[in-house]
Amino acid sequence: MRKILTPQFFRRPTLTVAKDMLGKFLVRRIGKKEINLMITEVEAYDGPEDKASHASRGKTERNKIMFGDAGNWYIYFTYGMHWMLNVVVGSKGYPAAILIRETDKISGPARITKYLKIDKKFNAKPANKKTGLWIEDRPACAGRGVKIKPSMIKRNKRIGVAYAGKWADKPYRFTYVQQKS
DNA sequence: ACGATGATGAAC
DNA sequence: TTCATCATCGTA
Repeated sequence: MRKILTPQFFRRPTLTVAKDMLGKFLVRRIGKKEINLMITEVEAYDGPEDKASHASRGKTERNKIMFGDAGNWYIYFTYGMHWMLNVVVGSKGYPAAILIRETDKISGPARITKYLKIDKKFNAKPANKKTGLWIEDRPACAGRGVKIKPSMIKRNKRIGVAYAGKWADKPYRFTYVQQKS
């Protein structure tokens, strides 16, 4: 029982979507092969005022996808060598996105895109089966699926945004922490 | 602690 | 057209 997340999942308040993405599965199909990674850490980039967000200086050629429909991929190149994977969230016209920063098998946003062979060809494409890259919800009984409780979610400052003034201190990084038994 | 490495956006 | 910057990572 697997449910592919649709635009309406992403068309909600940024921080709500960020929290709800923990425990969901990022799925990449390459040929006949399917790679599944459970999302364990994300960062929210929320609105035109967020100085850590690409959208803080208005709409540009690169960030225009953030201003568009929820449920599309926003993929950009940074540090001369890395691709970052984000999904656009919130209402149309309101620039917001969630960066997928860590999964159960692969840690680090650039490592994830390298592992899944993701680059600019996915930018502005919808997250669905047709594009070969999407996000699924799964029940706790199916394989690695888990039920995320609020006590399992840690909130911290975002990484690599120290330049962003007071926005650098916002607890917009959400991490799923496994409970010790 | 630092260099790799190139697109992006803002200034000129 | 130039230039500083950058939502990172591997090696030291």
